[in-house]
Amino acid sequence: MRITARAKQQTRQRLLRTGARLFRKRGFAETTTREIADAAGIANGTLFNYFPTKESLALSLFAEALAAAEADHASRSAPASPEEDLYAYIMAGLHRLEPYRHFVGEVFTTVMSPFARAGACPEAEEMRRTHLERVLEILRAHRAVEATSDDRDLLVRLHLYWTVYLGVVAFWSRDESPDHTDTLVVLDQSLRLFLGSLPCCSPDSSLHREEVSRD
Amino acid sequence: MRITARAKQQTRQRLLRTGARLFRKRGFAETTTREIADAAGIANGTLFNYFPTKESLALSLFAEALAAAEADHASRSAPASPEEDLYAYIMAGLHRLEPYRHFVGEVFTTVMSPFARAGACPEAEEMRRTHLERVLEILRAHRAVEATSDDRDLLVRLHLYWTVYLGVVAFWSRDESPDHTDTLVVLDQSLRLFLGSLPCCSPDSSLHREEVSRD
DNA sequence: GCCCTAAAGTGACTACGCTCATATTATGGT
DNA sequence: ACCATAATATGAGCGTAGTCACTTTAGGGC
Repeated sequence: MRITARAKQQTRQRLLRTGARLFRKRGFAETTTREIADAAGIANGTLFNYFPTKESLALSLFAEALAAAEADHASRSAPASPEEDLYAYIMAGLHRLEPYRHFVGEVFTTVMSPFARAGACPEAEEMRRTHLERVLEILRAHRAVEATSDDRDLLVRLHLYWTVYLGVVAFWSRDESPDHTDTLVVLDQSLRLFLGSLPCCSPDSSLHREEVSRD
Repeated sequence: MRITARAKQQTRQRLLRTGARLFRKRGFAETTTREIADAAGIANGTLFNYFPTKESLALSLFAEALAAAEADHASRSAPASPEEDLYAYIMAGLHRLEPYRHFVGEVFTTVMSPFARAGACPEAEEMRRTHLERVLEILRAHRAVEATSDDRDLLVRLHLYWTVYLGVVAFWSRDESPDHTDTLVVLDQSLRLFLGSLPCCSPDSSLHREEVSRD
C-alpha cells in the first residue's frame, strides 16, 4: 500500500504539472481533459479518479500557489495597520497566482463567484474558507472587528469582503498595466472601502485620501 | 419581408416564453436547448439562429425584465438622496427579476461576473453598460460624482460599484428570508459603503449608522 | 402565375466533460 | 507461492451545447 500510495501521489503530481503546462500554453477552455490525460500518460477516465472535475484540477493548482503565499505572508513581520496587513496578504496570493493569471478568472467564474452553487465544488469552498479565516484572523489581530461580534454580523461583513476581493482578483486577472500598478490602486481603494465599513476601524485610515504610492 | 419579419418576432417570442416556462419549472442547467426548441415547435438548430447561446436566451429574458424596471423607476419622482435613488433603481430591477430569481445566479455566474471574458457575450456587455450608464446618471443628478471626473477614476469607481452590485444580486438570489428583508439590509449597507467611498458625497449619509428600517 | 434569390429552417454531426461496467494490478493473509 | 480482495486503470459510451452543409420557403420583379 505504501508503494501504491506514493505512485498515486506521483500520478497526481504529473497531472497537476501537465495541466499547468497545457493550461498556461493553450488556455483553460482550449485544453481538453483528454489532452491532459494523454500528455500525462494515463487514460482519460483515470484523470477523474484524481480530480472530480476539470475545474478541480485547476483549483488544486491555485490551492498549491495560495498555500505558498500563506507561508510567504506568515514569514514576514505583521504590518502596523489592518489595511497594510490585508494588502500584503492579498498581494502575496496574487503574486503566487501570477503564472496562472490569464485563466484564473475563467475558473473562478465557474466556481468561486458568489453566485456559484454552494457545495458544487468542495475544493472551492475549502479555498474560500481558508482565505476568509485568515482575513478574520488579521482583522482580529488588529482589533478591526470585535472578537465578540455575532455570527449574522460577521456573515454580512464577510460577504462584502468576499465580493470586494473577487472584484480585485477579477481586475487583476485582466490588468495589463506594467507591474499591475492599476491593480494596486484598485486593491487599495477596495480595502479602504471595506475597512471603512467596519464600525471599530480607525476612521482616519480610510476614505478621503487622494492617491496611493506603495512599493 | 414585413410579414416574414413579424413571423420571426413571433418565433423569437415563442422561444422566450417557452424558455421562461421551462427554466422556471425545471431550472436552467436541467433544461436542454432541445426541450425548448421542441416545445416551441422548431428544430434544435433553429434556436441558435435566434440566440447564439443558451445563456443568451436567458439573458434576453432578464433584459426584458430590466427594461421594464427601467420604466418603473423612470416613472416615479426621484428621491432626495443618491442612496435612496440607487436603492429604488436596484430594487426595481430585482423586483422584475423575481420570477427568474432561482436561476439568475446560474446565468450571471457564466456571463456577468467580473471575470467573464469581455465580448464573450455581447448581450451581457450591453446589459452591464445600460445599468452602469443609468447609475452614472443617477450619481451625476445628485452631484455624487463630479461631471468632470476623469475616465480612469470613473473606471475604478464603476468597477467597485459593479462588484458591489453583483454581490447584492448574488445575496438576493439565495435570500430565503420573508420578503427578502435580508437583501434590503445588504443592499442598504452595500450602497452606503459604495457612496461613502465617493469623495464628494455628503459624509453624514454614510457609515456609522446602526440598522435600517425601510419600506 | 412563375421564376430567382435571399432568408429561414433543419437535423445529422462534432467535441466536450464526465460516467461506469469491466479489466488490471497490487497487497496481505495463509 | 497462491489466492482473495480491494485499489486502481481503462476506454467505450452518454448527454450536452453548438455547427454546418443542405433543404425549404417567402416575396419581389417580370
